[in-house]
Amino acid sequence: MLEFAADIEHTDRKTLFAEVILPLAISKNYTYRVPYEQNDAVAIGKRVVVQFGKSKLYTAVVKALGELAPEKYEAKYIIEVLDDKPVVTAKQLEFWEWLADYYMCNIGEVMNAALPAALKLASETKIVLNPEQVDKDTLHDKEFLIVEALEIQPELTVSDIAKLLGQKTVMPILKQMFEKNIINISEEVSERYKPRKKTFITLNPVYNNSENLRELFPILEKRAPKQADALLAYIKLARHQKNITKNELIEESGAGESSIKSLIEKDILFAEERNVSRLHHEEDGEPGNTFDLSVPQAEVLQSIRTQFKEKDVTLLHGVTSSGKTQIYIRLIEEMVLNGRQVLYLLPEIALTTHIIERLRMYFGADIGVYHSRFNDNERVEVWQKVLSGEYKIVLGARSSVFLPFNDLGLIIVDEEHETSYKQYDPAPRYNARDAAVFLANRHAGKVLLGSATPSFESYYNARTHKYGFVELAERFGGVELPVVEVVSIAAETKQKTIQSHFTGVLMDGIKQALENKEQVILFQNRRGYAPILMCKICAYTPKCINCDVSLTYHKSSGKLHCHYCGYREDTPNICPACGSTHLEYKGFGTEKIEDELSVLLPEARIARMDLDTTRSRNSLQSILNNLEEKKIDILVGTQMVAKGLDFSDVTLIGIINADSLLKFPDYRANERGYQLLAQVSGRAGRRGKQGKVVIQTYDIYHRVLKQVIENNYLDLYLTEMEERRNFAYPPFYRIINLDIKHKNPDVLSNQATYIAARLREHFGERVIGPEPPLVSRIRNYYIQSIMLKFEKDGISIVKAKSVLRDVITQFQTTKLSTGSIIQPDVDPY
DNA sequence: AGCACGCCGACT
DNA sequence: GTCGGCGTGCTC
Repeated sequence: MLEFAADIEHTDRKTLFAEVILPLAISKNYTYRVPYEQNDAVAIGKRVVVQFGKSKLYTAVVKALGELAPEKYEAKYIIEVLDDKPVVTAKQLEFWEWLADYYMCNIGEVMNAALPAALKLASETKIVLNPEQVDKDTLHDKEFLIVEALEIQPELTVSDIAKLLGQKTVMPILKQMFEKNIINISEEVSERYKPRKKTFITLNPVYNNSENLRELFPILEKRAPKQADALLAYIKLARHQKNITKNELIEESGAGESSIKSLIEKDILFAEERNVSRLHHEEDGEPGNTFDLSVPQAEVLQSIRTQFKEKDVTLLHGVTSSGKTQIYIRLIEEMVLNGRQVLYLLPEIALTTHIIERLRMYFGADIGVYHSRFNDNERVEVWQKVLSGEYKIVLGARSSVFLPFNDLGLIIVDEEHETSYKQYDPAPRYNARDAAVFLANRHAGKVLLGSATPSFESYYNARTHKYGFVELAERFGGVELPVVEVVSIAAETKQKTIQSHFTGVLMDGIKQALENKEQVILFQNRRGYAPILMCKICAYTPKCINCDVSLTYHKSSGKLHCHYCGYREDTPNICPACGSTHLEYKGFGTEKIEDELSVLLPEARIARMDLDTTRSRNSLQSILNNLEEKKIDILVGTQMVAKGLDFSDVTLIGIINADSLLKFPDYRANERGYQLLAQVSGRAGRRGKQGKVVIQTYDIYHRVLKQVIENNYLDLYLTEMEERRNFAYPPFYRIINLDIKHKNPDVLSNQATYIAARLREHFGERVIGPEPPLVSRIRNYYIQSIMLKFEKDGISIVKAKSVLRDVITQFQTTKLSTGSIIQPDVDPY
């Protein structure tokens, strides 16, 4: 009735309808009606609270506004407009749409990945006890349990109750209890972002007159000496700093909170609560530190500028330690002077305090940092500062492509080949590098891709002149490239010069380095102690109950770990299959290398760097600090040592077994193997001391090893390209991967075959799979892959995607489809 | 993603 | 008989 009345009163006013994006994996957008009084408040890009479904409330983003009422249904009202100003820009909405289309997911999923969680409040169903006392005797067992739990903890969620009762469907019970007035069910939304507040203290301006102050002191000293102390402390602090917080004052004066409170009550001091930033800010930092580029660097910089005149994307191929960062800094400087924004993308692991400090030295507080170790509130603050234009420069990982830039002049993608730019599991399965190319284009900005070992896609694009190309072949400051030596494990085993996993050559190198007080890095591409535990009698090996992969023994925990899902179990003493006690560890990981090395070299200070030792927030940083401060002689690590060290001063690098690096089960094995070897090797050497790399292998004549020794990336590229052309792989071919998931392997197999058959109707031989050996089990789901290949000049990827979309839609409405999830994944083109 | 509804097998 | 699991469809 009220609504009706409102209608009549405002007939002269427009009725607005808003199309909104909901943060859910649903394929449509929904339209809500704007209450009249909010007509001026709604705008595209603002967040609104809407009810979706029976009771849930969600934060949605307004995508479009219109006056046309939907014909087929009655639109619900928008409950609330959350923002004064849009938090999402028009350019971002365009970007979201492109991502959803390109990576074949829903725009809601993109929104989910893009917005920091604190901006996406959703209601939670809270179960609370009805205040009226209930007669417990009338309750069923389950109802009794719930009531008891609520007496201890007044608020429970639906999933809490499901856990409590040990059953999956609890809604019917809760509904019944609600009808019997035992409980209340409420939907609560709360803003999750809370500004951080601090109390600042200022002196009543009356006392800025020193005479007044002088009069005040004797009175205070006599009656309240503590307060006099506090006041003195304030005056002392005020000499050096503008803003004084209450806590600082308490600390400085040694007076308690009560004395300060009294001073405030006497109007001698004023207290004021202000919002403060959680983000790092240097108090009056000294930006603008200068440096000079070397001649080759300056030439490269000039050449990048020239390329940018014609090309939107330029690839910088620069060997490790060639000083790419300094070139980036110059380019960033120029862009900021033009008043435009810059995004500097780095793989997560490379975002250490070292690189952040280095950039802050040049750019002061204008630089924002955005990565996954930030909590939600910190992310929202970065988001807002990018939106307001306060941050001209953002240094961030993959997800920072989602920040609300206004005018992005340049995106730098450092270590462009890194696979961590690609998000795999939840949709959108995007590659930040490729997304950056689109994003920059929309802002009429440029992209600089930088790498010592570019991905073949980018290299191909550069060689075919789609991208600009600049090379920097010299290391900065006259540092020589390291000497690489390949050592045969087989030969040394025969000669018995090998000790556990260390060849004589490597061992001599290590001892020499220790004698010279130099540091060593040993690289082993596997964490844990041993990847396989096997019964010598019956060959039984413990496997993960979820994933069907062999469990890795970890000595530090004494347990068997699954490296896919994190499942752990106790290490058996006797074989669970045959009861024998002859269990054997097969293979070796970083833990074992560290262990054996400490026996062979008891006096050396050995540390380990892998996922297990860097899990907590600061442990990576502390390992890096110890390395820099020379508290570590030998660092044993996984890929991380190749990627996380930006400044090391190490003279010897040992690769324990190169074979495992060159035998990835996919067509990019050689590319990845080379990249990793080159990256690890690149850490060796410093000014005035040539580094050395020892590669241990069974396969000393492997083509890639030769290419690594000769530092000949072009040769690797050309030979690999030839193979890819023959086997129809990218970049000559485009690929869409389709993963099908199901709990039941037989159903999965049927469905995969069915889908492949449907796809073959359209694409014939271009459809590969489902490949039976590819059935893998992760987190209780079986997965099977189907690959779609397209000749570069054959069917366009747009057509391919539209057909795929059809097949998927059809498949999802077919009876066959029970429970399966389809994940299309588009190769980077 | 939730949530409701309906069907079907495994128990009091 | 009914409880709870699972599949299916819908949400502006």
